[in-house]
Amino acid sequence: MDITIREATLTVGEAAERVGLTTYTLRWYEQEGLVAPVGRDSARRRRYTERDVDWLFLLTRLRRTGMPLRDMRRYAEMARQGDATLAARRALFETHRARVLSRMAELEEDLKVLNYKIDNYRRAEECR
Amino acid sequence: MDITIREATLTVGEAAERVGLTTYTLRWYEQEGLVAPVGRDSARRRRYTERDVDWLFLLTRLRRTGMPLRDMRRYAEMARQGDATLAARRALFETHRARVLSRMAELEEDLKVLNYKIDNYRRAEECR
DNA sequence: GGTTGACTTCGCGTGCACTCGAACTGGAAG
DNA sequence: CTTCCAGTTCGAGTGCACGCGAAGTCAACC
Repeated sequence: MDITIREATLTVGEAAERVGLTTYTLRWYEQEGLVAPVGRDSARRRRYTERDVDWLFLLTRLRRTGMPLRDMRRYAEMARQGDATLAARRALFETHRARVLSRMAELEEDLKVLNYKIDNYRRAEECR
Repeated sequence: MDITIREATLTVGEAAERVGLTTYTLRWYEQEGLVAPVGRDSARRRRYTERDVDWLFLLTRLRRTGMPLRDMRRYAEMARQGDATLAARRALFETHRARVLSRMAELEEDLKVLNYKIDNYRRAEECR
């Protein structure tokens, strides 16, 4: 068995590639407190662990669901405070989930409008 | 039967209220070419017809589904050109619908992440 | 006939989320 | 040792979609 514990650390560029953000954004997220200060190597270059990448991935999902950076920062702060904030973090996610669900409902409605318009155009094209 | 053809025209304020946009936005949309120049009354004040309101409503749906104003402008231009652009307009809607559908699929995925996190928090809260 | 209030145009300001340029540094390859 | 590249900090710039204040106009009401 060769279970190496060696933390495969990544550079900004590699981490950015992995999570689909730019290096600019990664540094900026850190500066904005969305990410805890990332470890550095001997040359003060950032080295991202798998845990860092997982965290960043979560951030991209929150972002994609429309969570403002302001809320992501609050969440990050809570996460840094440990288990005492578990309930609060869950509440934040539940609130956010509700928003996502109503967003999805909106999209369903909007989709109906699109379908209706497409049908209309199709008919109008036929009757020319 | 009392089918009145009288066009119930609305002021900016009323139209804004109806479609859920501000008066600022309504004027700005017009300036940006998203809306054909709106009719005016004797005092040069805008008067919105039901057709104008319907159009604005459609714009809000396109907007809400994430269509950039740039595309909405292109669409508005085509609409002003009449039947010759019917097919192009349909194509535009079909492309957009595809985007909306994949956006919805994304949200479904993101929802899974949220649910997973909420479950985890719930478990962590129990095992304290 | 004065006040009120919603309208007009114009252009500058705001918030958000990046995005980039400049000037520099440090390790690795040839 | 030079070249090269990916990294560093800092602050300024960008794109989008509005939001708003100022100064003026106009119809309606008291």
